[in-house]
Amino acid sequence: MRIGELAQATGTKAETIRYYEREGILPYADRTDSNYRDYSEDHLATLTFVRRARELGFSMAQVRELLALSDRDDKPCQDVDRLARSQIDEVQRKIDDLTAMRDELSRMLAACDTDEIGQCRIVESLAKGARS
Amino acid sequence: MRIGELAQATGTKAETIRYYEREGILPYADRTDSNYRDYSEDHLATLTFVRRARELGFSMAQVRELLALSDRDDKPCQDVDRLARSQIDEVQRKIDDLTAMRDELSRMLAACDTDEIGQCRIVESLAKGARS
DNA sequence: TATGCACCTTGTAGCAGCTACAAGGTCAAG
DNA sequence: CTTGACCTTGTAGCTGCTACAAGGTGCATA
Repeated sequence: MRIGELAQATGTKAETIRYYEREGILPYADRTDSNYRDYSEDHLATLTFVRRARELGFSMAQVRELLALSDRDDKPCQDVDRLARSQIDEVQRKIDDLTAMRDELSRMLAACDTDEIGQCRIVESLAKGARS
Repeated sequence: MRIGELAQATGTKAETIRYYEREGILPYADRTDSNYRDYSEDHLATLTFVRRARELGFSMAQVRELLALSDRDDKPCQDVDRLARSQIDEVQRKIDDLTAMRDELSRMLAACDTDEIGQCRIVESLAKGARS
């Protein structure tokens, strides 16, 4: 699979893919005889993961950590446990926030359908509860 | 409420708050006699919302749109409906991705607890299904 | 009264994470 | 043999902050 195909399949610019390779986010791709990058299904999966994780607000550093959980042949269970445990809380918080947001958006849609005036409380939906 | 308090309450740098004001993300704050910005509970709610939305991977432009849903005294129901509808799909996709991620992280934790070797499939958990 | 800290302004510059474009070259299909 | 996708290196721009500097005001406290 060449860079253009991979770019298309993941909705990523070819230049971004090369950037990820430089940054070590994507493993170095083997080159063909004609020096083209040659991507596998694993590359596709990893890049898809990276893009989605980024869309979900994870930093590059966090993405690196999450990817590190993946090739842990060497790492002891303890480390995996610690890493996973620290991520899971953040993920759950994101889910909760998004759920509140979705519910509020749905409520507004429903109000619109029935021609109710209904105030928009989307700000309030996420504004509650300071978080350290 | 002064900028320092607001910063503390939301975990935002004072300079970022001034930046948001310049950018029109936060409404202009009234100044006290001594020219200090004076923030209300509404500012607090809006800033909290903005910060969380940003953490959830929404761009500044999207945050502006979401905020626009909030003060819609003028806007017709049709517009609100269209805006809300387009956002809700994206929010749901994010929830689904995060849920898959959380479940996979949980699975790994459980495997660790029982000392199973268990491969990490976190990449696979988000990699499935290309999305336009 | 003086020190110190939080705040004000304007301006500049840096970092993260891309994105774009330029220059110069290779490769492969029509 | 041209066209277009790819390769390299390099530079520069955009977004969304974050930092620091210079010069000033407000205000509580020693």
